[in-house]
Amino acid sequence: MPRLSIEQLRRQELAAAAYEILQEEGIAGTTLAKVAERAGMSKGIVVHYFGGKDALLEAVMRRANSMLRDEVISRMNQASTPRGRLDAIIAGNFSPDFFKPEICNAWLSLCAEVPRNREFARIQRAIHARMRSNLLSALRHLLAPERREAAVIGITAMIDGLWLRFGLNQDGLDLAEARRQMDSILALHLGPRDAIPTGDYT
Amino acid sequence: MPRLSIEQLRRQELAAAAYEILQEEGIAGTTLAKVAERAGMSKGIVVHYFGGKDALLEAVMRRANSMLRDEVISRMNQASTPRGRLDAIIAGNFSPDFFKPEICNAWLSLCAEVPRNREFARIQRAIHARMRSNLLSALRHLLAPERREAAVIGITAMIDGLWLRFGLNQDGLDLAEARRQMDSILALHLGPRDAIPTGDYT
DNA sequence: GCCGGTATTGTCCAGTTGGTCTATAAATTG
DNA sequence: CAATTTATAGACCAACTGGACAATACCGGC
Repeated sequence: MPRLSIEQLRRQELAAAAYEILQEEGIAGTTLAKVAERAGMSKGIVVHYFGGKDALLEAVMRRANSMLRDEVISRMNQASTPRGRLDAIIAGNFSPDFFKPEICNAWLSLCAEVPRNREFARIQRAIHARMRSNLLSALRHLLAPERREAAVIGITAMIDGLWLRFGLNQDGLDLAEARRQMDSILALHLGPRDAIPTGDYT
Repeated sequence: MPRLSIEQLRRQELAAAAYEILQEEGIAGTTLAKVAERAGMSKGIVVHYFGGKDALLEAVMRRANSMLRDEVISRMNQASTPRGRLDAIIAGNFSPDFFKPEICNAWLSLCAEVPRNREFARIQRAIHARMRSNLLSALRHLLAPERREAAVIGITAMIDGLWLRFGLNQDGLDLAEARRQMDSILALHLGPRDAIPTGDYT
């Protein structure tokens, strides 16, 4: 299995390098040459393994997503209650490793291209679908059915908004304030944190 | 004043054309040639009046902002109560003329470049400062001082999040749902719409 | 130690872009 | 109406980009 192994290794190295450059230079600045140089390889190898810039950036998007996904999953696995799983989703999205201006901005750059890149749109849809499904599964036991949809939209929109603002990286928004805002939104939809669920919405 | 008049006219026409192209093609796709063609002029004229692509895009950003600002201001002027002014700010930001996928996405494109463009950052800061000041002035009579800051951040983050999601233009989010979400956020910070303000926070 | 294929490189190319420059048309002015 | 300035066009260029390609290094099997 040397072929597969080295191919996957190179792909990961290149995607990682591209992810770094993306955070520093944006999509337009993420050039094959820069990525290759950052990875310590030649430009030709990028084309050889990815076939083109588009596929490279898609790999970056998938990579960034999968890192965040793993963070969330690992936290969800440690949770035992529905509320714990809900908190795990939030905590994952505001982990200090991911809620960073450069990363938020990289996401912004990718999102901005979604309407003009079919594959980006597909990936973005998948990301959103997973977030939605995670939230719904946690909310199933916490909220009456007719309230879940609005809660999911509100929570995701607030996450997105805080990420966007943090990606601009210019005002006083910090991690602690973001978490407080998320607490508020959760309280809005679920009631105060210490409230006892009113029913068993299985 | 012929000199100034024609110069300002051309600038506006070119900025308008660039704004259109930006919505369709994103920042990288907004090329001097395309903008000139859309405006029915030659490429040289763009450089002549703006000096370069950067200044052109800055004009676009200012233009987009000023259109939205005028919408908000006009609505605020029709309001007589603090709550009315607050609602006017929200309504302006979710007016059907502005809360459109292409426009939301254009903003996304511009925001994504903020960390790498000092002038973009300046403009963005000004936009945010105005939003903040508008909200604070409306909230002054509705909320105790220590609660205003969190309310402003929450409201702006929710607006940004809904714009972001709408800019992706792929899921079921629509204008009505966005407005409902904003109502929820306002209720969270201010209490139910029909509640009587508890005090006079002048 | 040779050999077949894979991994990797560096070069080359054609297209595009932002921006400069020159020529000309229009308009303003004296 | 001449002269000077302004508006506009269009050709031109240098830089850069993504991608194609051929040449070469590497490596395991025989």
